Amino acid sequence: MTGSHAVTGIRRTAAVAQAPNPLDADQARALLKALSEPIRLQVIEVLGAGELCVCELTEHLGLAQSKLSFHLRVLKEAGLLADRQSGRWVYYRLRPEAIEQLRGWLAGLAAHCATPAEPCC
Amino acid sequence: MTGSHAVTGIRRTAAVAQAPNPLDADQARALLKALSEPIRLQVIEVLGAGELCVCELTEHLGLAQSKLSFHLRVLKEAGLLADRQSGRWVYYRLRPEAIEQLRGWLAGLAAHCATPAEPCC
DNA sequence: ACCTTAGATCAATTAGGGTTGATGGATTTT
DNA sequence: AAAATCCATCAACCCTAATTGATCTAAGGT
Repeated sequence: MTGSHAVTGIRRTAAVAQAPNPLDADQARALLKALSEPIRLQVIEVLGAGELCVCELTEHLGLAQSKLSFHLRVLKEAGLLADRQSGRWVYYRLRPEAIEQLRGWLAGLAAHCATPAEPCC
Repeated sequence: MTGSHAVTGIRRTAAVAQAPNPLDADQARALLKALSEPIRLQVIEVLGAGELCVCELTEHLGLAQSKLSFHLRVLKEAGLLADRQSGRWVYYRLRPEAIEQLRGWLAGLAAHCATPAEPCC
């Protein structure tokens, strides 16, 4: 869950996008990847409207608990979600900073892309 | 290649993000997915500096021709790249509109995500 | 006409991620 | 303290996507 043995996790995927501002390409890619899955994108959209606990999400999306849990983990490890435990429930919420960082990174991409190629070879 | 039998393609993946402005979730996801692959992201970054022909890209990135071609296709079908043929070379360039559309869509996500959950169940 | 080069495509294989169902730890309820 | 509920995790399976090497077409060069 979120407390005590949370760090037992086998793979140390290193929380991405927890850092302050400028993303590197790899962090950006991690965010893009996390967002590129239909279920995960739905989760993000739903949580865009406000925090929810897992059981509510499960209903809203009509998903197997195990499946949802898997995707929540991916999103959390990518830095897109934060969670808090309260009693036996776990509430997830969107981390808008992560989205904002990604947007910032994307903004830098198209900088000089209008430069035409010089006739190659 | 790009001309004549270009439409022979088996899968009609439907060019995404060619449309003017507001992306739907599915188009956004297609863009995110196309961008979420390391090689493709490199291609995007390189082309961010300006148009290039395939052979130049191949060198810059040190990739097998076939592999690069595969990823270029994916990016093009997602609407992130445009190409033009000149003689026997094909030049690819970034479509900044696509990036811009994606950024726009992302901007709408975090709207009210600060709303805390009402104690569930 | 023939040869060469740029690049797309195809078939076969491999690798990466997602799904499923079962299990186990936490916290509450009775 | 026993039973129930919330949720994370694990192992086995499955499926989609990426890699590889060969082949094909288009365009130029000789």
